[in-house]
Amino acid sequence: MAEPANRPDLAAMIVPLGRSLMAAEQPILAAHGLTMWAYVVLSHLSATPTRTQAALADAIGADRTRIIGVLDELQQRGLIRREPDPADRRVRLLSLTAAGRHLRETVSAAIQANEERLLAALAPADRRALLRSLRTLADLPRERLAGTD
Amino acid sequence: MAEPANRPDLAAMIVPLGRSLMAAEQPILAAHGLTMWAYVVLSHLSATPTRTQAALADAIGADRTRIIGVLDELQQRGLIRREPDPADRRVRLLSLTAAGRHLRETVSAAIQANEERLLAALAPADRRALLRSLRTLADLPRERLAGTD
DNA sequence: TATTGTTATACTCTATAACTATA
DNA sequence: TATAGTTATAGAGTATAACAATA
Repeated sequence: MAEPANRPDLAAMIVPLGRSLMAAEQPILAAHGLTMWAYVVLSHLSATPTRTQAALADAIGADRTRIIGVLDELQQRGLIRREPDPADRRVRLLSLTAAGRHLRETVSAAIQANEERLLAALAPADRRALLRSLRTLADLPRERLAGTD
Repeated sequence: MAEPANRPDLAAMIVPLGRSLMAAEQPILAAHGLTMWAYVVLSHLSATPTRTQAALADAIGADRTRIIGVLDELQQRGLIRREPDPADRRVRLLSLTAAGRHLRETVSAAIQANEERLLAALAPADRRALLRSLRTLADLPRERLAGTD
């Protein structure tokens, strides 16, 4: 049996921290006319070329009906391309434009600069361990997190 | 100038992780007839005696009108006490009953047992560093997180 | 007049259901 | 018939405004 872990729940530390980080991003995003979802979309397309809108929605944890307005605006602003796939005209191939890639890099740099300010509160070794650990946990398959395995 | 930090945004790792952790808590909470907010209230009252409902709401990041229904049910189930302060009859003094304290401990143990399963994916040193770092970041004053200082 | 708690209302976000077009 | 995308609608969650009691 595990000894009684005398610590706050992991979720109780992580969820409010996530909320605060999101709140800290808000002004940066607003300065570039982006909503949080728009930024998430840009980031995901930047990292992972995605074929269908449904796959994109699933990957970023959004409902597929909800990203449509987001994509509409990103396309209208020339930040993404959304072209019918010649091989299957039902699907819209999604990709970043040069402008979209550039904007995403600019915003990401600003966001990470703010985050660096916070990470400065940690000892360098802890900071590295934190990022490494978060990556490990974030990469766990969802079933493992949910405990359904 | 800081070198380009080649990492995902902190928020992009933490927020989905928090969502997953919350989802993992859901069945445990439901098994004990608790909503997330109810559990948050029990946990906070367990750790920090709180005088007014407004202070409680503020501390847990909820709107003060929103916890009323939560408190109603917790009180009705005999998990918390909510007594008018004799010194100022506007305020309701909040405290856990023995039953409330016990339930909170039971649920917390179950939640942390699941979390231990996840933390097992980390090297022991990383695990310690993660918890230490999260605590440090979670304890930062909100203004520092928000970058308004 | 200001504050605690409460209720009623409006708003935002999100998910569900129904539709169009392709396959 | 099944799937990608879309639109319209309904639902949950949240915040705002107005109120009663007390200070």
